[in-house]
Amino acid sequence: MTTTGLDGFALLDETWRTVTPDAARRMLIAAVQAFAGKGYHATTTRDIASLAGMSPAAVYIHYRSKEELLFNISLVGHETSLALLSSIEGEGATQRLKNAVAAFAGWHAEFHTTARVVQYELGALSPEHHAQVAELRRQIEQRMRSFIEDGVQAGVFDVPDVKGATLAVLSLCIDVARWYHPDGKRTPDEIGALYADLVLRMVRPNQLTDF
Amino acid sequence: MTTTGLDGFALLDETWRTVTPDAARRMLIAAVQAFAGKGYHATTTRDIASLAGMSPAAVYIHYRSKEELLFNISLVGHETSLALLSSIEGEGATQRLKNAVAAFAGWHAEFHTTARVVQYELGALSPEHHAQVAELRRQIEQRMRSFIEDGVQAGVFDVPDVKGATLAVLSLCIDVARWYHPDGKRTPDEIGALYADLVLRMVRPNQLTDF
DNA sequence: CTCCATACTAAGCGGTTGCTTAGAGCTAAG
DNA sequence: CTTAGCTCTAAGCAACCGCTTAGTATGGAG
Repeated sequence: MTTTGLDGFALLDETWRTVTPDAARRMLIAAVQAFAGKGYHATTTRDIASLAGMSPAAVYIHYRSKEELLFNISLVGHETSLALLSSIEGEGATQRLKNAVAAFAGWHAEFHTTARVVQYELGALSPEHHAQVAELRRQIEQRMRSFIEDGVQAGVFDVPDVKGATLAVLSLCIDVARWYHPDGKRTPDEIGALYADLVLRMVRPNQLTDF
Repeated sequence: MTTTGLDGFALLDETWRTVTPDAARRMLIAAVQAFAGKGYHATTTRDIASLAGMSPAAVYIHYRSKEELLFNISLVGHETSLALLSSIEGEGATQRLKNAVAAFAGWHAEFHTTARVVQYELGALSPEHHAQVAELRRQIEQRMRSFIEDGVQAGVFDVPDVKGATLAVLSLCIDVARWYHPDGKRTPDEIGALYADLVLRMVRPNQLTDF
């Protein structure tokens, strides 16, 4: 079969539009779909090529190996979600944390296909590529922690264990990629709003003790 | 190499001690370790056999296929965590939810090897086996939801979206299996306590509105 | 002792894997 | 028209996959 499997390409194109030439981008998008659906190891280079509507050998015109395809996806995915957290604005620590959680959780729902590869195929990267991605993950963790720390500093959050809370908030958002399904009852925006509310409840002070 | 890879067998044996004969259990434990470390598809039957200190053909004395090995792990793993949630006791809804989250999150840390296979290799099961496991997952979701519903009914929790909160709590606990590492700073018990505290904060009423 | 069931291994089968090679088709500069 | 360069394909290679087969070692029953 030589289907191009174009369903859902519109959304994926948004993330990968900077990749050229055209055939290299189609190959990347096909790889994202295949890796997300069956996992990296269960996906063959023939799967990717036929999803992109090309012959098996065409993969190697644009990419050195199957792993390099994965690395490209992982790198761009991590850079995108780091950029997302870096662009958060809002009046006050509460509003900023709310926006950050809504955006980060929402991204993992809306781009769950990419997010699944980003979050669950790290182990398939080569040691060098893995190290490069790990540095980006450290920066993402730092961004999220600073949103919480700001609120603690300002006295509007009550968080006994900031590192632990950061871990939990990131974990909560990331796991959206595992369970989210586009046919489910909740839209990505609704999930973002639900999670932002739950996180704000986690960090709010117990108001009786304010006396 | 014919190493038996016995490190960590003590803990795993606790989960799999009912499996007989001895060789079948060693094979299962080897499969858990291999699947958790590299993923189901990246693991070969030769990997499993050599981890168990046997020849490749020995796998098929005790199991029909590689997938049957995975199904056994997945089934016992799900039954174990369902039994865990079914055995929760405590005075009042708050104490019970606290104990449930601590136990469920703690289990995903302590038995992260098994939990990783249970939570991340569902897609490799055959349709029939997947359906069987999905029913257990529905029961697990129901148990956790009832802990939250009890508190809402009793008026000690304030939860606008019970299904959404249940989803988030389960998701939070399950994701522990992804990031937990035994060399990390937190013990499974500490993670259980941290998560129980965070979840209770999520469901506690805003006490100013109690007037 | 013989007999038989069980547990295991050595060898290997057919099929699939990631990747390579040789060359065809197309475009555009000279 | 010629030529060079890029993109892509048909065919296939060596290695490896899940699983099978044929046969050996062991131990208990009669």
